[in-house]
This record gives sequence, structure tokens and C-alpha cells, in this order.
Amino acid sequence: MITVFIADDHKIFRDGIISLLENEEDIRVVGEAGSEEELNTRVARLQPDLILMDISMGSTNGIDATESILKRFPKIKVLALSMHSESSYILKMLEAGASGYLLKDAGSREMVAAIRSVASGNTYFSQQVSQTLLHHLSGGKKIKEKIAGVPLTKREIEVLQLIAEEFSNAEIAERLFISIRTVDTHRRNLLEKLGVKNTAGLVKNAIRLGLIHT
Amino acid sequence: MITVFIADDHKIFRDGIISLLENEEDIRVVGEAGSEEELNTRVARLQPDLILMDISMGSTNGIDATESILKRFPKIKVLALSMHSESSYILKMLEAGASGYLLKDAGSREMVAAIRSVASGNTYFSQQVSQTLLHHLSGGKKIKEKIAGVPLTKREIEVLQLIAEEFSNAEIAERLFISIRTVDTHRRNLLEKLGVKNTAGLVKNAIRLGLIHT
DNA sequence: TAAAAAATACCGGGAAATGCGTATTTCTAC
DNA sequence: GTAGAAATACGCATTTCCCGGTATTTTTTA
Repeated sequence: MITVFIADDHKIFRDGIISLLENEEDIRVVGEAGSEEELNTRVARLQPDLILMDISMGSTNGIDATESILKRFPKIKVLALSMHSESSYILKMLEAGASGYLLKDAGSREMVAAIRSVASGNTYFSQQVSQTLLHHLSGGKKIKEKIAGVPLTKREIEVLQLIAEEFSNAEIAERLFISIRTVDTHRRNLLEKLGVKNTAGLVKNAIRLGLIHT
Repeated sequence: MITVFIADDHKIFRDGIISLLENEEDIRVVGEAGSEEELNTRVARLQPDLILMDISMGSTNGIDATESILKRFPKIKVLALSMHSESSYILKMLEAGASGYLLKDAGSREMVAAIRSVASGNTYFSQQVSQTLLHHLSGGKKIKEKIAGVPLTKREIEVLQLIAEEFSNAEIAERLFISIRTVDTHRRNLLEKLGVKNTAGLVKNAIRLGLIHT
């Protein structure tokens, strides 16, 4: 019997998952949480086999929550559940110790299969996630995010993230140990590649790409 | 028998709702859609009593989809489903013709009650949504969004939205028929009230407030 | 190994944003 | 009717961003 705990800030979603898993004889939902506070107190008490963890739990970051939980309960498995298929989200979640990453595009059958796989000690990734990972793992290739067919370079992504974190060009130059003029150039390339007019457009794309959260 | 159609881009979510509604004798899920294309073609064929409409369907805007559907099938009821409780989302959805607005915070019982209410010709709003509406409807009061305890004025919100839409101060001034200096001032006030350093911070808040979508 | 891509960096200039301050008029709520 | 909030607007200055162009070096790829 696999004991499952559901962490997601939307009660409708949790209720739906609970209802779905009621049909599975080898899976039992032992608890749920809509906030990190509930997550921490209830998981400590319930010690589930597996946590189904939404990575964007309202104001709480599922990535940090995962790291925190696994530090205290290393035997618990975490299966990430997300709408985000961008590699930055995936990698962060894996670094935090998650054993799987499931996209919300997946159907209930796939979710059940993922739960069983992860609970039995394997990893599980949605197909799209697997492809992203394979591409990343094959020889340590650079992450390249494709936007409108034009890839962003690793450095451009770094600059984009810092712009979205409200750093000025001068501050970015200092942090990356490069010239302001170089930051200028990256910034310009970003504007062109992303087809946006200014910083506002850049920030929107940074959020879309999962580089920062709102 | 109430025939229900589910529009949400996350299959796990749809599966969950379907599973939940299987327990209701007077409600039958006749279809589902993960995209606007599917929504349009299947709703035309199935003619459900009610559509449970997620207002952020990936790249599709549930608000526009609602308006479009109701223009063609005015008898169908739309119950909006959203994580967003900000008044801008609510009002837009109502203007599009939705008969109800349910937050994803709601549990399954409330969802079922909402479906029955809307299907029988009433409106239904989550409690938080009701309060927002009451406040707005009571004598045409201005919308004030509270951030960190300091409310933004109506004009500030307008300016914030246009900033996030990549307009320059000059362009905003032209659109709002005011001086650039005035835009300056609003912009300055926004920076201070929101406690952010620059445009990047403003855009993040615009997204948080639901003024724009990523 | 050669070519392509990426990273780095500069020139010059103007537009736009930020930041310090000020003020008056209009609107709203009591 | 009055006080306070909101909207409007200005002075001035500095900093930052955007944009036209250029180039070399380093790294990656085929």
C-alpha cells in the first residue's frame, strides 16, 4: 500500500486527485496540504511514502519546500507536479531531490503509473520532461531555451534572469565580472530575439521561462 | 440532468473533476477540452448546459473564449474557475457573460453547489469573490488593489497595466490624454507603493495582480 | 581543422527612466 | 462645507536604457 500526500494550494485540485486515487487499491491518500505550514506539520506526523508536490503553491515555492522536507525526511519520495515544462524548473526540482516530474498535461493513468514507479524506488518523468533531460544530460550540453525558433544562449538567460530580478546593467556587469557594454549587447540581443520592446517585455518572458516567479 | 463540459488545459485537473462529478446523480460530464480549438468544436456538437471554464487555458484566454462561446450559444451557462481572486479578472469574466466565478480554493462540495445554482439560472460566486463584487457594486466605488497595505489608485493601476504592456511614458501620456510629467509621477508612486526598484519590479506586480498575462 | 556561434567589448548618441523637490486643481467622503 | 485623497503637472538633474554601428577573441560544432 502506497501512502500518498497531496500538496497543492487549490482545494478543487486536491479533491479531484483524491477522488481519482480512490479507485486505486494499492494507493491511499493519507493527507493533503494547501500551504507550506500545513505541509510541514502534517507530513511530520503522517510520514507518507510519497508526496505529490505542486511546485507553485501560491506564495510558497514547492522547490524550497521539497528541499526542506527531504532534508528532514530523506526516505519520503517527492513527485513534482507542474504546468511548467521549462528546463529551469525541472532541474531545480531535481536538485531539490525530487524523484519525478509530472506535467499537469498528463492524464490520471499516467499519474498513477508515476506514483507507483516513484514509490517503488524508480524515477518518473513525463515524456516531454524526459526529452528535456536527455538533451541536457547528453554530454553536458548547454541549456538553450527556444523562443520563436531562435535559441537564447546560456549567457543571455543569465542576463535575462538578473534583469528580471531588478538589477541594473551596471549591477549585472559587476555580478558577472564583465563590462557594462557587454551587458548592453546581451540585453540588445534579448530584445531582438524575444521580439519585445523594452524591459517590461523581457521580464514577462523571464517569468514565462520560469527564471523567476511572480 | 445537468450536462457539464470542462475546459482546462491540465488533463490531470480535468480527470480529477470528472472523477468528482461521477458521484453526483444529477450531473453528467459530457465532454472536456484542453484547448480553445477543442472547446469550440466540441461545445458546438455537444451543447452542454454548463461549461466549467478555466480562465487561464495555457496560451488561450478563457475570457475571450467565454465571450466567443456565449455569442454563439447564449443559452449555455459559463462557470468560471480560477486561482485569481483579483477584481480585474472577476469583472472581465462577468463582462464576458459568465454566470459565476469559483476560486480553485473552493472544495468539491462548493463546486457542485455552484454548478447546480448556475445551471438552474442563478449566479454563483465564491465568498471572497462575492465580497469583491459587493465592494465594487456598492455605489460604483473605485477599484482599489491593496498591496502591502497601501492601496493603488485607479489611475495608478491603469498606468501600471500600460507599463507592463511595454508602452513608454510618452505613449502612456498620449493614450491617457495627460502630460508625461503626470505619468512620471504615477510611475514614481507605483515604485514606492509596491516597494520595487524599477520597471522589472512593476511588471512582476502587474502580472501578480492579473493586469496582464505572461 | 575550419567554420560558426557565442562571448566580449567598444563608439556615439538620444530616448527613457529614476529621483530629488515642488505645487494646484479636482474629486470624494464625511 | 471641509478635509483629505487623487489627479495633474512642473523644475531640475542624473542615471539607465535603447539603438545605430563596429570589432576581436573564445568556444563550440561539424
